[in-house]
Formats: sequence, structure tokens, C-alpha cells
Amino acid sequence: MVIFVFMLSFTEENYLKALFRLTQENSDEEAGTNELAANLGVKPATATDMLKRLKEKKLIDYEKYGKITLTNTGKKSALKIIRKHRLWETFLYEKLDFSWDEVHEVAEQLEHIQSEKLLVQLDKFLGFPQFDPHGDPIPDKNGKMPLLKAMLLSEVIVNKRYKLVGVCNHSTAFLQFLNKTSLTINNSIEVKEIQAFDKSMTVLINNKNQTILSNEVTQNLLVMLIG
Amino acid sequence: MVIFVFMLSFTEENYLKALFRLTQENSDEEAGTNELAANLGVKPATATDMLKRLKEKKLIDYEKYGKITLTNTGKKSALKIIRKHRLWETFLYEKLDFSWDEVHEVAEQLEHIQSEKLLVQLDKFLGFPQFDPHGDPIPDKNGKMPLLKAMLLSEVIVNKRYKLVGVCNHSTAFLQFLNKTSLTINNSIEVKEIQAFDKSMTVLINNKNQTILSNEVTQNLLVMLIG
DNA sequence: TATAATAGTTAGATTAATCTAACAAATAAA
DNA sequence: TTTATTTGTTAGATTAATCTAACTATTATA
Repeated sequence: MVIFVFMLSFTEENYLKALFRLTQENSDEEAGTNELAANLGVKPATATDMLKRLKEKKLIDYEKYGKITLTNTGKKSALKIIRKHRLWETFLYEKLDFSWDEVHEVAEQLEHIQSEKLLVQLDKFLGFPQFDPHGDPIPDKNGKMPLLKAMLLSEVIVNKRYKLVGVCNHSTAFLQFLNKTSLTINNSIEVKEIQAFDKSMTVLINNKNQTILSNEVTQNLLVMLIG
Repeated sequence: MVIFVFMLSFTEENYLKALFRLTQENSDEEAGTNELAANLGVKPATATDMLKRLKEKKLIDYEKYGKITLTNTGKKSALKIIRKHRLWETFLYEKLDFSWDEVHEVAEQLEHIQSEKLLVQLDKFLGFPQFDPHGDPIPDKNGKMPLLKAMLLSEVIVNKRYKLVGVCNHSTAFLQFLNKTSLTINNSIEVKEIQAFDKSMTVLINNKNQTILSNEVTQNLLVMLIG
């Protein structure tokens, strides 16, 4: 006996998730049709159609030619999908030996599985993690995000030990580069020297590997002071 | 860069799985349109349409008004889906504390996740299980099914110890009944007495709980001799 | 402020998966 | 062997999600 409280299709879920991301980034909490379409890899016409449906279902506020915002219900739904996505990423990384750059694609599929019990038990099985393998916060069952008091590696002080807790750039290229440099989550980083002219840093990773990181890289790494 | 070797839709996968089950049951390895439709909860007309598509894709052999059989490719695809289904059931049961009767519904969704690595790693994580929580065999990566040398509880001898290794009836009602009677997989069963007139059995479960099981029940339980 | 550029919508078509209603073939029964 | 029953198919429609092409609004710029 399945109860349809409010069933969203696979596609509707993806639109909501994209809208959540865009409205967060845009700081004014608004998003536009073209932007949304580009983000999902569909044509603007397609997005317009879907926006009408999402409005019908009271998941977004939206008027013709106007900006799009999520309603509270919409936000809650989006946060639940993000919660599922990040819990699955954690599972794949911690239990199934997936690497940083491999987890996203599979989690994109797993996040649409519908089962309250699965969600609750998976969370428990993983030990109620607060951050996913990229250091992104996992919303709790009420949609509340934990705060990570981290700073950018590009802004830290020389000769103190930090640990890597997250990344700002989630591209496969970047993540694969980090793997090669043994810059994995939780590894320690100590800044030895900063070049004034290009802000590149000489860093010691895990007390063994010394490397030089460009400012492009250090601007995308989140770290926390150890001890 | 995703390579589309031969992508099956969610629905096509479900048709293949149903066809596999039906052709196995029917022993002549054939299935009919109505039977298939009934099994999937769709109208025969819908099934006819899909059968044409599956034939196009060389997954089934089928002529108008004729019987349906799976091709080798079709069988392989079906076995892969069954493998995924049963591995996920095992995961839910063993790792996430799902009960016997809860695993199926969620595994129906999880079996459609597309990722070779996920399949390989899940199998490894679970310790390469050969049987799922209902005692059903899990096909290996080549589609080969392990053999379970078990017998029906209704056919065993009095005063020997057996363990429960599987069920023939997978209905939620039956599984929930077994739960209540503490008849879980791997529990020991000893037949104390058999009533001649109705073949009901007085059994001792796990050396503690004595109960009477009707022939309807004992005919649906698979057991193996211990020691 | 008129116009060019950008952003967004509408209309009409397509594909996958489903339905109903009407029809056709195969099989069983009288 | 004719007829009734069961089984399976076709035609035409529907819904969700997408597209292209043409159109309309809004915004930026000269």
C-alpha cells in the first residue's frame, strides 16, 4: 500500500535541485529560465514548460517573463534530494572505494531512489556524517546545513598546520589533479613559503610531499587549522 | 564521456526481467503476451508494442500471435538485472537492517542504477554472496547461478536438524508471517512430529520455540540438513 | 528614446509508455 | 466442423519530456 503524499518525477527533482543551486549562487535567491536551461542541458522552451508545472505544484514562485524563486516546499524538496545525493556520495567513497571524482555521477542516479527507511538507515550506517567527500555539508533530516568553519588555503598563514576539509571547484579535472598530488580530504597541509609575485605556495602535504600550488589551486581548497 | 554500448530503459529492463521469470516458470521457456502484461500490471496492447521494440533490439524472439522466448543477449541482460536486484536485497538486509519483506520494493528501484564499478564494488563489499536474503541464488558476473542443494521442509524426516535456507513464496504476507514465527534465514528447524491427516508439522525452531506449521507453510520453506 | 541584444514564451512536432475500443487469430468445446 | 472462448493485435488517443522555429518582452546601449 503505497501512499502518494507528493510524488515528484525524476525530471522534476532535477529541476528543483538545479534551481536550488542557482538561487543560492545568485545570492538574490532568484534564477532565470535560460540559466536554468543551460544548467540542465535543455532548451529554454523546455524549461518554460517545466516551470509552469512546478508552479502548479506550488514548488516555485514564477510569473511569465519574471524571475524564479523556490517556495518553502520547493526548498525542502530540493534539500532532501541534496541530502540523499551527499549521503550516497559518502557511501560510495567510504564503503565502496570510489574516488573523489567518481562519486558524483553515480550519486546523480541514487539520489532519486524513493524510500524513507533507506534514507534513515543509510545515514545511521554511515555514522550520521555531516560532510560529504568533497567537504560539502549534508543537510540534516530537517534540511538544516551544518556550518564548516573553514578558510581558503590561499588565505592562510605560513608555518601552521591545516587539514584539507573541502573543495570549491567540483570539476572532474580538478579532483583528478588533486588525487595525483595526494591532496585528499583530511590530509594535512603546511604552507612553507608564498611567492609574492604570483601568490603560488610551497606546501608540505602529510609531512612528506613538498609541492608548489598555484593560486588557482589554493583558491579552491578549503582548510581548517589543526590543534 | 559515456559510451552507449546498449542502453536499456527502465521499462525495457522490467519487461526483460518479467520475461525471464515467466519463461523459467513455464519450463517450455516460452511466455505469452497476456501473461506478460498481467505480470507487469499493464494492458496486453501495451505489451505488444514493447515486444516489437524488444524484438527490434534482438532481445527476444517473437512472431505475431506467437510465443515469446528470450535470445541469449536478452537472457544475459535479464540475469544482470536479477544479479543487481539480489545484491541490493542482500545489502539492505545485511547492512541496513531491512527485514525480509521490506527489501524487495526498494531493490526494484536500485536494480536499475547503471554503473559497472558500483556493481563490482558492492559485490566485493558484501563478500561475494551467493544467495540473497530469501535464499534465492545470485547470478555471478557471467550470469551463472549457484546451485542450492536444498529440499522442501514438507519432505524432510522427523528428528533431524535442518536450517532454513530459502522460501518459495515471496509474498509480503508470507514473509511477515515467518518473521512473527521467528522463522528467519539460517535459523535451525527440527521436525518433532507430523500429523498424518493434514501433514501439519510440530517443529522446534532454534532449539527454543515449538510451533505447528501447516502443509501450506512447510511446502514453501527450503531447508538443508545440518552437520 | 529608439533600437539592438538578450531573455523568455508559444505553437507545433516527436518519442516512449501507456490507455481504450475494436478487431483478428488460435484454441477449446459442443 | 462450426461456434464460443481465449489470446493477441491494430488504430487512435493521452501524458511527460523534449525539440525547433517563430514570436514577444525586457534590458542595455548608442
